[in-house]
Amino acid sequence: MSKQVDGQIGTVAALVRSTFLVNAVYADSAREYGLTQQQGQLLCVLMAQPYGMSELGAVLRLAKSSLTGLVDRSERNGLVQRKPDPEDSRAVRVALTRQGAKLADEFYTETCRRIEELTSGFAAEERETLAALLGRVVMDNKVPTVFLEPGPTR
Amino acid sequence: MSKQVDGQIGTVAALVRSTFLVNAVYADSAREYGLTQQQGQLLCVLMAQPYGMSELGAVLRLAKSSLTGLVDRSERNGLVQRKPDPEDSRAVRVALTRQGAKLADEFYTETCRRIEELTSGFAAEERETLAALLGRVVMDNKVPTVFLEPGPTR
DNA sequence: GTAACAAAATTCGTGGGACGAACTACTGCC
DNA sequence: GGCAGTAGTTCGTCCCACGAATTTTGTTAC
Repeated sequence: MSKQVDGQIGTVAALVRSTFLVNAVYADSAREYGLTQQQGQLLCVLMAQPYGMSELGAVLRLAKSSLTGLVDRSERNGLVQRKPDPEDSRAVRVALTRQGAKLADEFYTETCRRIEELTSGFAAEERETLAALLGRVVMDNKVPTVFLEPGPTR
Repeated sequence: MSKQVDGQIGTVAALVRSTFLVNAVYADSAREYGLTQQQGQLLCVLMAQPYGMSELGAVLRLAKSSLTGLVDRSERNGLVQRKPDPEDSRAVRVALTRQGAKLADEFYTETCRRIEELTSGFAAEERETLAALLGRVVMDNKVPTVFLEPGPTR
C-alpha cells in the first residue's frame, strides 16, 4: 500500500519531520529576539491586523484562558496592547504597540530568511512546486493566516 | 525577488502554515490518547529503539534537564522505563514498556492516518512529488528520525 | 594509582504555556 | 425588565523548558 521507492521518504513522515524542523527554526529565531514561539506567533498574527480575543483564540487554536495569559505576558513586555472595542464594551481589541510592531517585523524578517534557507539547495522551479503543493495542503485544510506572505520585495 | 504568482502562496509561508497545521493534528491526536505532544514524540522516537538520555536530548532538541522531566512523567505513567546501561554505569537506556509500546503503536497509527488525510485531495503522483521535495528538505537539513516511516505492512 | 578532567544524569528554582471550571460584565432579544 | 448567550478574566493544576549547580562514574595523564 505504501508507495515507497527505496531511500525515499513517505509523505506522512516527510510532513511530520519537516514540521519538526520548521518548528525548531521558528523557536530558535524567536528565542533570539527574546520571544517564545507562542509570543512570536502572536506577533506574526497581529502583523496583519488587530484581533479580538475570541478571534485570536480561533486563529491560534488556543482556549480563551490560555490566550489571556499569552496576551498578558506580551502586554507586560510592551509588545501588544488591549484596547476597548468601541462597538462592544465586553470585547477587546488586541493590537501591536509601536515597539511590538518593530520587533514583529524584525522577527518576521529573520524567520523568513531562516526558513528560506531550508530550501537553499533547491532550484527555483522545485521551490515553486513545493510551494504550490504545500499551498494546497494549507488551503484544503483551511489553515488560518498565522504567517503573512513575505513582503513585496518584488 | 519573490517569485509569486497571484493567488499562490510563497514557499516560506507555505512551510510555516503547514507546520502549524501538522502540529495541531499531532497535538490533537496525542491528546486523544492521553498524551501531550511531547510525550507522543518521545514514544514515537523510542519506537525505533531505546536511547540514552543524551542521545534523546539530541534527537528531540531538548536540554538534558528538560528531558529528565519528560521521561520522569512518562515513566510515572508506565510508558517508558529507565534501564542501566550495561557498558556505562553513569548512563541510562530509556525504552518503551510493553504498555508504552502498545500505546505508541496506536498513537502512531492514528496520527499517520490523520496526517495522510491532509493530502486526501491529492493525486498519487502529487503526493509523491510532495514527499520527494519535503524528503529533500528533511535530508538536507539532517532532521533526526522523530517519526518512523509508516510501517512495512509488508 | 591517583589526580584532573570530561561525560551522563539529576535536582532545583523560575517562568512560560495550556486547559477547564467558575465567574463577571455586557449585549441582544422578546 | 428579564434572561439567554457572548467576551474575557480568574483560579488552580499540570506540563514544558531552561540554566546552574551537583553527583557519580568514566578517562586520561602522569
